[in-house]
Amino acid sequence: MALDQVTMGSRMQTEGYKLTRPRRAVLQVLADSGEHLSPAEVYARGKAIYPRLGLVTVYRTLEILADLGLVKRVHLDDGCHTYAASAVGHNHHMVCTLCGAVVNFEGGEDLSALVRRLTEHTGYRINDHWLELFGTCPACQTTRSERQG
Amino acid sequence: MALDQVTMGSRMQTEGYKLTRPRRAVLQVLADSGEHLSPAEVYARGKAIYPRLGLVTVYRTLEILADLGLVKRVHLDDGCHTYAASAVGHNHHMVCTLCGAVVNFEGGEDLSALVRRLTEHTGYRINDHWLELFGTCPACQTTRSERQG
DNA sequence: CTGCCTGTGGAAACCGTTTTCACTTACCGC
DNA sequence: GCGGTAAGTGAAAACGGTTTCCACAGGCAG
Ligand SMILES: [Zn+2]
Ligand SMILES: [Zn+2]
Ligand SMILES: [Zn+2]
Ligand SMILES: [Zn+2]
Repeated sequence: MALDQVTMGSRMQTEGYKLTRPRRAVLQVLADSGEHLSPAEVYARGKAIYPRLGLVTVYRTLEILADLGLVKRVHLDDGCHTYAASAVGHNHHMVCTLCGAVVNFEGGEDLSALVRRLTEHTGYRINDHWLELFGTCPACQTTRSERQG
Repeated sequence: MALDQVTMGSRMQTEGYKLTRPRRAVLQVLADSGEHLSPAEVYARGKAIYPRLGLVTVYRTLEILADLGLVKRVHLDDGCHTYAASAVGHNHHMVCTLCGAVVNFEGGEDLSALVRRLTEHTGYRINDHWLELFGTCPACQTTRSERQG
C-alpha cells in the first residue's frame, strides 16, 4: 500500500519542512494516484487542487520527497524522471507499459542469494539495488484482447 | 565480458547500418571503457579518436546501439542517461558508485521465481525486467579504507 | 498579533537533446 | 578502381525540461 498524504505530510514536518498549501497539493496528487507521474503531470493535477501552484515548487517538493524516500523516482527506458508514492518499507515496482499503473511489491529474500553470490565472485560490496519489472496489467490485457477480437 | 568493437560493428552492418568513421569512434570508446558514459563523455573521448566527430552523431549512434541492444542505458538516481557496452545475452549490471565501473552479470533463475509468483498474485504479465545493483568495487574499497586509516 | 525566516512563483537563464539542411562518404554495381 | 546514390554527418538553430534569481507571501514560534 502506498503512503497516504497525512503520513507524508507529518514526516515532512518532523524533518523540519513547513507543511504549506502548495506542498499539500503535491502530496495529495501523489497519494491519490496509483501511477507514476512526471513533474509536469503533478503540476497539472496540483493546479486543480491549488490553482496558484507553481511548477518550481513541484520540482522542489518532489526533490524533498525523494530525498526523504517518500516518493520513488521511476525510470523508464524512454521518458525518465517520473515519480510515484512509495510504499512502506523496502520495495520494488512493476510498471504497466500500456497505462502506466505502478504496483509496489516487496522483493523479499529473492535477491539476497544473488547478492551474496556476486559479492563472493566479484568482490563488490553491494549497498543498494533497484529492480523494476515491466509488463501489462490485468485491465490492459483485457482491453487489448477485446480490441484484437 | 562486454562486447567488443568488431562484434558491435558487424552487427550494425548486418542490420543495414553503414559502418562509418564517426560510428567506429563511438564503438571504440564504448568497447574500451568499462564504465558507463554520458553522451558528452562519449563525445569527448570520441573526438580524441576522430576529431571531426559531432555530438549529434554520438546521440544518433547511441540510439541505434541501444535499439540493437549492443549498449545498455544505465540509469542512476541522479544523473540518468549514461551508456555502457552490453555483454552477450540478457544481463544486468552492477555499478560502482565511487568510480563508475560497471560489471555485467546474468540474472539467472533468481528472478524467474519472483516473476512467476508476482504473475500469479497480481495478474500482471511481465515482459521485461531491469535490475541494477549499486555498491563499491574492490579497488575503491581499498582506496577508501587506506584513506580512512 | 508580530516578526522572522522559510517557502513561493513568475521570469530568465541554463543545458542537454533534437531538428534542420547543405555537404560528405560508404557501399553497390559496373 | 570508378561513379552513382542513398545513408550519414555536423554546425547551427530550435526546443523543452530543469534550475536559478529575486521580490513577495505566508507558516510558525514567541
Ligand atoms: Zn533514468
Ligand atoms: Zn495497464
Ligand atoms: Zn530490493
Ligand atoms: Zn570503484
